[in-house]
Amino acid sequence: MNQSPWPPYPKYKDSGVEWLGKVPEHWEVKKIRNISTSLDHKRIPLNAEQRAEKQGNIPYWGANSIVDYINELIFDETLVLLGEDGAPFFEKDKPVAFLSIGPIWPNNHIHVLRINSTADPGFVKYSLNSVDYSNFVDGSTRDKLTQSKMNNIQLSFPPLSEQLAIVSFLDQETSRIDALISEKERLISLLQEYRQTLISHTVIKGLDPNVKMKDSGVEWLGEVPEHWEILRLKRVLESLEYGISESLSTDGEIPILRMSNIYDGKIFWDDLKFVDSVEDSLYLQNGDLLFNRTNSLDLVGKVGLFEENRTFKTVSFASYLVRLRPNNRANSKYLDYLLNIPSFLSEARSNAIPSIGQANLNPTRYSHLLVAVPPLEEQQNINDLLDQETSRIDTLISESRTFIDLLKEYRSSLITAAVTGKIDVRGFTPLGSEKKTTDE
DNA sequence: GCCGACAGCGATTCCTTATG
DNA sequence: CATAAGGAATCGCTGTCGGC
Repeated sequence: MNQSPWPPYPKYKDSGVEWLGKVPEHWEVKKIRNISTSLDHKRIPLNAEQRAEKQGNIPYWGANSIVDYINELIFDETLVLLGEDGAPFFEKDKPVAFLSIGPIWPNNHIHVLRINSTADPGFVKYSLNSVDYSNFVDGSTRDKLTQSKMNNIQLSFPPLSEQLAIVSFLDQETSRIDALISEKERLISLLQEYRQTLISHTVIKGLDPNVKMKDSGVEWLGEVPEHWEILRLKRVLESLEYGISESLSTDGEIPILRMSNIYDGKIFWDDLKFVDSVEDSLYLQNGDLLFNRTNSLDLVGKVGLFEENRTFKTVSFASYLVRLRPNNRANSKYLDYLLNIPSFLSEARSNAIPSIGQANLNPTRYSHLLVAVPPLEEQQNINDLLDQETSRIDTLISESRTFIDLLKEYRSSLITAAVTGKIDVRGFTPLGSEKKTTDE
């Protein structure tokens, strides 16, 4: 918070408002009602059908974002928009207030404020994104900032010229931070793409780039190393079993893995449900794979690898999952990598029977799909490489995520510090301007 | 203007039917 | 008759509506 290179103001007074704390001596605390006019009564909600008839390029605003574009406007002036219900009031890094300078059509879920001449709309926007809304938002099922509560929100204001200086400082700094954030996000998506490509490529082409290849005769596979076997999945499976089909409860002896516990090839042990007994043959053992036979089409077919777990000695699985137990021709982890690559999944999904909103992938048909299987030792080598590389990539991804979180934190604390006068940015020089701005 | 209610829909769980 | 398979029922979330 106070690692910023910006100094504090010379003198402070108590604002009397908790989230503002002390403010510079010459700043004034004012309520929203005293610096703005509400234009809420002019808002008109349009449902999807009405909007479909009015498609255009004028932003149609909902609670926290532009929801659609239509060909009519209600306002065409500089306004501050502030979420009314459904806005992320308690997520520090997400904005709830926006500056609007062109034509817009807002619906009834975002307040519309015309700021009067004593305040700068940009400054109000930044301030409103720093407010602690816990004393203003109510509603039991959904957060809601009523108009009267909004009008009582207090913000602190320096003289107009100083507001403008703060806004130009924040505009520049936040856009710098945002650029860094999107750079990091782009890096993450590149890493994810690379991770996926690496896995797909390795389980289809192997590790040796000079190995002799052959045509697999299978469309989604293409060419594979000559010494790999092309065979039906079931040839490398010892068994294929449905899970248990009974009601689950929130407590009991034996956790029952469900489709939501499978993600990204792994088992996640959260939100568990239980039963009290399961016949022995349906216990999971180390190296079993679980496959999701029914779900929406873009999730059906996902596979997760079960690995022994210290917390639970016996674990079983629900009927919409099918246990694939590899035989001695295949390594479980290798199959987990293979069965989750996009090209295999889409091949599997094309075999699913779609019904309304869900797809059923028949396990027998699934197990008849053709795969390419390297010798066991090579499977192990592939696993080793993929384990090592994916964990390296995952570390990079999580470091980037942490960095993004830090940037977001910094961004919001910088805004709060500037609009509450904790830092004095009057000496700030905008990029591309030679002279120092001299306000006040 | 405010707030509770609910439609719509994807995701998840449960149950019935077909089949061998 | 048991189990595999498919589909019905329910859950839970989000955005929207409309009555007070």
